Amino acid sequence: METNDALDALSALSQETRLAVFRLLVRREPDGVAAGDLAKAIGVPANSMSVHLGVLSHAGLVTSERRSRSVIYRADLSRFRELMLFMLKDCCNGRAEICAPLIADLTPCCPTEDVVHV
Amino acid sequence: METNDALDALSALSQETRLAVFRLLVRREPDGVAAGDLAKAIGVPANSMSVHLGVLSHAGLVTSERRSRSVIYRADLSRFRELMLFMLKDCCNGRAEICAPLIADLTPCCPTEDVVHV
DNA sequence: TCCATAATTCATGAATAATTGAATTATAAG
DNA sequence: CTTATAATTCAATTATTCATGAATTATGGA
Repeated sequence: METNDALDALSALSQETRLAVFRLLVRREPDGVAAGDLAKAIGVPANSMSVHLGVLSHAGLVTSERRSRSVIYRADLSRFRELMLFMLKDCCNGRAEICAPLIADLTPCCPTEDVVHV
Repeated sequence: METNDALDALSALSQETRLAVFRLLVRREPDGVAAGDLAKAIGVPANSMSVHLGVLSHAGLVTSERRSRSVIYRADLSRFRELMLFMLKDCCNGRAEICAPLIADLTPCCPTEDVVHV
């Protein structure tokens, strides 16, 4: 991920409505949510929601797919992971004071097959 | 970390100059960098830099300390870690598709004492 | 075809953020 | 005390973003 991509993604997520939308979509993976349902759930007009979804989409954080009259939006988890890695990359180049505690905090909730506590 | 704190932090980091400043400060931990040196390094006027540093400071991402005529700025790594955890928290509540690959990507560069590969 | 639903685009105004010259504050040296 | 350096604050302008009523596009059913 390039710096400009990260800036676009951070900018997209730094707005109240869009952060709420993205967090909702993460929770609704992998089904996704229709644009109109998002507007109702968050409580904003449909046209406003459409603009916000366009910003998230342009930043690569969500994907969309037309399904009959609705357009289903989904969080792009791999893109989100790329953003997190971009943000953490600097600190990992040579020092562990951020990443080590972060891993320690994350590991209990997401056990993986190749990592184990001793 | 509350949603509003996360929004402030994301908003602070979603601007080109401020993201560059923060990344530089992360690399310069724990020494920190004087405000004037940051302005020169990034290539913006001192008063502009001062405003940007104020935004980062208000978001809790940097701390400052006067040292003679200079003011030394430092990245607040624990605050940054809180932001990363906030962003990752939703996905970890019940699913691992983001966190597990993220941990897998981070662990090789930041080995910790209580986690080991098997 | 005609109508209803879902979503987006357009146009406008309001609010917010960014930039920068000038002035101000804080510190240290002569 | 005066001067120089470092940083911030102020003020004014410019640029960007946000919100929303109205219009437009796309789809499916009667």
